[in-house]
Formats: sequence, C-alpha cells, structure tokens
Amino acid sequence: MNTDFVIYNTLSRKKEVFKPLFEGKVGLYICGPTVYSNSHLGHARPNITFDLLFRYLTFLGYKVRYVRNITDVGHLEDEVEGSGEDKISKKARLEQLEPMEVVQKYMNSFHHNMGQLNVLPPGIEPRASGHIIEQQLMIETILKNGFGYENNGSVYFDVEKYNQLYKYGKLSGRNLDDLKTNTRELEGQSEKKNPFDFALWKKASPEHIMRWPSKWGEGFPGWHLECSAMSTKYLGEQFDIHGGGMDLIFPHHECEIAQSTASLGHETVRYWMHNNMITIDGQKMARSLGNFITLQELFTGKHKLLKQAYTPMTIRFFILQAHYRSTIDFSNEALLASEKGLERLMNAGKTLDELSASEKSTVDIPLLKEKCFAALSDDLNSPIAIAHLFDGVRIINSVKAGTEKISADDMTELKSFFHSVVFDILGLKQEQTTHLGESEILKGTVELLIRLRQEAKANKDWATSDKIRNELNSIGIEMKDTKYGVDWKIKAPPGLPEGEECASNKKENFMFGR
RNA sequence: GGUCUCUUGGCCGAGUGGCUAGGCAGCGGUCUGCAAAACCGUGAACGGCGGUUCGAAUCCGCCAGAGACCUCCA
Repeated sequence: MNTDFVIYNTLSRKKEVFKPLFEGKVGLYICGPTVYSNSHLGHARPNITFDLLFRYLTFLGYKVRYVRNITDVGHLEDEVEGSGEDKISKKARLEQLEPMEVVQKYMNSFHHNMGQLNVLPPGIEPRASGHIIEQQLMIETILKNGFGYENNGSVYFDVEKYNQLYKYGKLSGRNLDDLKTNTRELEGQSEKKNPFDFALWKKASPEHIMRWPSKWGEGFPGWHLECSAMSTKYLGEQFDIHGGGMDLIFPHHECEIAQSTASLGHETVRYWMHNNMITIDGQKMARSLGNFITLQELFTGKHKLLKQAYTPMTIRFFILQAHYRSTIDFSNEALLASEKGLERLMNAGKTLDELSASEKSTVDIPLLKEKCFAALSDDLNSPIAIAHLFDGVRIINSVKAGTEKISADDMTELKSFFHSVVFDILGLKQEQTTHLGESEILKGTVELLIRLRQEAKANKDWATSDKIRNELNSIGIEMKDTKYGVDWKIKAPPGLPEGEECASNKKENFMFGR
C-alpha cells in the first residue's frame, strides 16, 4: 500500500496528507465525555469515529499514544453570578451523592457502553480533577505572559489582548469584530473586561461543592483549560491530532488554541479533526435539547421512539455507514437497514471459511483490496470501504454458489483482508446472541416444541409442524428453518401499545439440530 | 442578526464535470413440503431557476427549504 493517508484538517478546511511529527509515531488527543449522565447515541459517534482513526493508524503501523480525557470537574451551566453551578455538583445534589460518586458512576457506565460498542480504551485517560495543579500552573504562565487578568478571585483570558498578537478565531473562522457584535451579553459578567473573555479559574461560590485551593482563592478551573493542560502534559508542546465533536470547535477548541498559544508561544495541534452530529428528525441530538436516546435504551429497546432493541454492533455499523463529517439522521428504518446489512456482512465472513479454492480466480481480489484501503486512506471514508466490502460479500457468496471461482492464493488474501478491515479496522465483532432475561424454562419449552416439530417434519406431518410454527408465531415466538437448523427469537408480543416496554427482538439464535 | 454547512431514488447514505456507489425496502429468480431466511439478478435520484461548458447532479450566481455554531454540548 503506497497510498498516503489523507485527513481533513478543520484548521485549513482542506484534506491534507498526514505526516506525523515523529516518524512512525502519532500523538492523538480526543475530547472525552463530561460524566454527569448516561451516554447517548450522540456520544457513540466521536468515540467510534476516533476509535476507527486509532485502529487505522495502528493498522498502518504507527505507534499511537492515544489520550482521551474525562471531564469530571464540571463545566459551568451558566455564568450568572452567584448561581454558577457546575453540572456535576448540580446532579450530585439531585441524586444525593458525592460529586465523585456521580463521576464514578457515569464514568463506569461510559466505559461499559464503550466496551459494548467495541471501542478500544485509550492509552491514557486523564481526568480533569487529577490535573488541577497542571491547570493552575498553566494559568500562572498565561498571567505571566500577559494574556489573563484576575478579578475577584477569578481569572479570565484576555481575548482582545491575545488577538493583538495572534489571531483569535482561526479554527472556527471567526474574527473578533464579529464576536464583539454577536456575543450575547449575559447578566453578571461585570468581572470580565469583555463578554467574549473566558474563565481560566473561577471562584467557587459558598454552595459550590467542587473546589480546590489556589493562589486566587478557592475555586475550580475554567472549562477549556483541562484539555490544554493535559494534552501538553502527555503529548508534548506539539502533537499530531486533536479530535472531537464539531460542536466543540467554538468556543472550546478555539479557547484551547488560545490558551496553549498564550502559554507556550505557539500552537500545539497540527491536525484538528471533528465529527459531525447525529440528528433526530433533522435536529441535533443533545442532552440539552432533551431529544436524546441513551445507549442503554437503544440496546434494550426501552424508549418510546424505538420500535425494537438494536445491538451495539448495529449502532456501530450504522455510524460507520456514514462519513464522519456528515450528519446521520436517526430513524428505526435506518437502524433496521444497518442491522440487516451487518448480518449479511457477518454471514459472508462465516461463508468465507467454507469456500473451496479453484485453479484460477475469476474475481479481482487485489483490486478490491486496493479500493477499500484507498477509501479508508481518504479521510476515513468508511461508507465507501463498506461498499467495497459488500462487493466482497457478493464475491464470497458467488464463489460459494459456484458462479465465480477463486484461487487458493486469492482466498488467503481475501480472508486476511476481510478480517483486517471488518474486525481490526472497523472494529466490528460477531455478537454473542444471548437470552437477555429469558428464562431457562422458556428456552427448554421452545426447544421441546422445536424437537416435536422436527419429528413431525420427519414424518411429513406438515399439519402438525405448521401448527407448531404458526401458533408459536401468534404468541410472539418466531421460528425459522435455516440450512443449519432452527432459528428462533421472541418478537414484539402482539397487543402492546406503541412504546410500551417489551422484550422485543431479544434475539436468540439457538441453533437446533445438527 | 452574524459565520458556516447541507438539500441525492420509498428510506439511510457515498461520490463525481462525461464512466455501477453501497445498504435496506420493492420487483424477478434460485433454494425449500409450505412459509420465512439465505443467495443471485434488477428498475429507480441528484431542491428550483439562470449561467459557464462540447457536456453539470458535480463549477458559478440567485431563490427556496433544512441544519450547525454564536451559552453547556459529542
């Protein structure tokens, strides 16, 4: 493979050939979650996108230092003086928990969900709360360099001053004049020189429970500082790639650039990558908009918008079927299409192991492979790569059917290619179909019925065998004869109103016979 | 209001100045006692109006619609 790996750099708004700072090594920093509630479908997107990036870089032979932070200090909900309260402490009050208990709970839940989605853990997962000193030191440097000012126990970044030497707004394509006219004036911003200045350190009000001592008084770090401090600590004063959601471009990443530049005198990030949003009815899915579906809800089907449960791999495949810089619109139809498509892809993987080789190939495996990797190297074009995989699926099935032939060498090549792309790079996996909550009694009963039906079939007693299948179907158990045996699953029980909690689509691929 | 992006067949989604995206659904077939599944094959699209061009869905302009950011957000 000689193709260059090209990535879209938000900073230049162009695709650029990726050249790491140090030969063979990549420093990668991803903005992780703020852990104050369960992860939703929207969170799956950056994590899967950058998991794909990490996996692909690794596949290309790079040694990747992969850092993804956990925000556990809490960003301010608003800046209204006196009522400033961060998300984590607010949640803590509601749930009567220690802030760190909340953090732990949702961090665990996040890790669990990521594991289900087969998202690989980063090499370093630093927490903002564990890097207060680093953040304070950075503030001191920024103050020393003249880009910040202290007022009433809080420290702010002086954007105007910064803009005189550097350009504030280069990542998001803004200029300060526009910001001056368009930044909303919020109440109680009298501490700031300008409304677009942002906090580096914020004085904690008496009721604020997350607080640390500092030379400016008790308080907590500003919202953007942790990423600047921690990325520098673990990846150095300059590193290759920084990723995150598009909604973080402004102000979060813009502020990061300003902070890093103000303290170091130069920028730290070489390539900025941003994933687009998941939409629902055409609108961004977000916690603040209340239109989100948690991953847990998706996996269990317990949400009023869900017609059924979707497995983690279906979600992963759904996300990979769109390019990361496009929006994807959520719908049951789209997810169902992904579920079916994924099944087809995975079945082909199994079929691949059953193929027999011929003298010569009638199919072009090297070309397939080349096209697929070209797509991945073109700014991680996973939908195109998947389209080529489906060409591979057709080849596999056609060879199986005898309408195409494949040589032994090509078959080895195809197997290795298929395995690399599907499992190692796209990070898909064969899902263990489990019986979520289904009782052993039910399982035993269905197995008994299957056995009775097999016997009826053996006797060509079609009346009985159809009766068993049809009546099970009418009470909500679907039975299918496959070439490997009998496949059954519980489908949505009839008569349940839309959105009612039900054990729909708990897939049970119990293979009976053979 | 400012900045930016998008508008593709029934649905989801790629891509491109002339050459099949792909998946799902539909349709036709193979297989099967039947059904389903599986597999093979297949029709169908580029918001509207102008312009540039031998040729535009792809480039430019205008219009319409949708969205993102401008406050926390993945």
